[in-house]
Amino acid sequence: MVRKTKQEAEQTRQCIINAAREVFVDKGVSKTSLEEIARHAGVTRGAVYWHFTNKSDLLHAMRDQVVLPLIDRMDDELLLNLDKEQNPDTDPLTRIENFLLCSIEALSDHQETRQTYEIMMTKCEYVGEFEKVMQQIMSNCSSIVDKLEQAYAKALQKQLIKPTLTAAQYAQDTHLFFSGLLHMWVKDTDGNRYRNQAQTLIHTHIEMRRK
Amino acid sequence: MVRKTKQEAEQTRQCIINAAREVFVDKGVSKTSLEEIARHAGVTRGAVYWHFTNKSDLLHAMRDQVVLPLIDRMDDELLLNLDKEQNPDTDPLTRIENFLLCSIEALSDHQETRQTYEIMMTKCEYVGEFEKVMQQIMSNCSSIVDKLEQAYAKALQKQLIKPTLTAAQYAQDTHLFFSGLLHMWVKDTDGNRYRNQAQTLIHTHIEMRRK
DNA sequence: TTATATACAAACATGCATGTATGTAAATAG
DNA sequence: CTATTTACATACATGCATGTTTGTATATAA
Repeated sequence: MVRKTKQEAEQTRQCIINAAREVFVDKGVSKTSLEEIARHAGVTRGAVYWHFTNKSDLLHAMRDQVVLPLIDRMDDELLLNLDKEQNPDTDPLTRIENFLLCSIEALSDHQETRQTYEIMMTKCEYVGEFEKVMQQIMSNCSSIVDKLEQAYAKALQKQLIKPTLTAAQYAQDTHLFFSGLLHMWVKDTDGNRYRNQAQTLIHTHIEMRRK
Repeated sequence: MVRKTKQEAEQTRQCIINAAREVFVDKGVSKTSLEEIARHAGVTRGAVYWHFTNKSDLLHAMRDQVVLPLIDRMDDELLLNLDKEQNPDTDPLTRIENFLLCSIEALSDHQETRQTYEIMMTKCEYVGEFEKVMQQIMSNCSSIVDKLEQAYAKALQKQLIKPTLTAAQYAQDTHLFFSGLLHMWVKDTDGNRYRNQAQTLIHTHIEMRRK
């Protein structure tokens, strides 16, 4: 019918991704048809197949929109200015705490992020070609642990925490704590058990480490 | 053909569950047909539909076989004899550590348990009627936290840990740590990053708490 | 011993999701 | 200004998974 301009096309592409996210979140990935996504986006399957090769491709695009920017921000929050000793608020433990808080904040503030995480954690199956994504997740985890370790090394150096354990050990423990928190936060759709007290839990976790 | 005795019938039922587990684990729940499960079990879909109303019912049965016994054992390991002061090995922190170790051990030692966890955590979608399962999971988590809290209360009482935090706070943090560890352990199919050092991670987590 | 319920196998009916192929009007390149 | 590509909508072909129904031989109850 009406041939769209490039901008408009990009707009419908984004529209399809948004529609997919909302349908995925309440029907699950495997039980939603592309027809349903298209209808919810106000287009036909033709448009979906034009912009994406299949459902899996669409899912990847959805994930990338949320995960890729997050990885970029990670360095800034955790490591940037880490060695500028002159900065007064350079307390590495506080920096770690802020990193964790910001990540949770991203979930509460941005519906897009929250829904995507919910889909990735409870509404899709990591199988076949999609198993590669889990390798990526594991890889991201490694880099988070690395950065936490650097921050904890500073904390050790400043004698903020007990020297009987290594920075790597603190980092691993914090990462596992945070990983668990993320899963619980996402699953706690009522918000009663974890979402409301996430900040407190994070603060306690860090406080537990201080000498 | 050959009408089976009750025992034989129960045997084929179990056989179907086992077959389902193995097919689920490498194709995911939604992409495996009941036909495939039946074939893998050496029966036809007739048998499957005789023993289970549908795929979801089969999945529930699979889960119950692993989760229900685990919940039973939980009390024994964490709480039993908790108030028998005369028992020499009643160190509550060690008891908590053992509880965590035993849970991980169940995963490494029993393929059935391991596969079921893998399916539940990365190869199925919590959607529609199956969303109730997540409520159950959250509920189980609550009871784990409760029991951890009781153990930590004893630890506080015995002055094994810093009194600046409450038993509930220690319990929540340990639970989140363990929850994260479980997820990582299951996803770490190569075994390099988490499976091999799970014991160490647990020990460190507990050690971090000791005064 | 006979009647009935059991434990399946086999056949049937249906629908829905996927992928591809074709049509088309307008945007854009030259 | 024309040719070609773009951005879809529409139509078509196909298959596969599901649920149900029917058939049947045997275990079991009475």
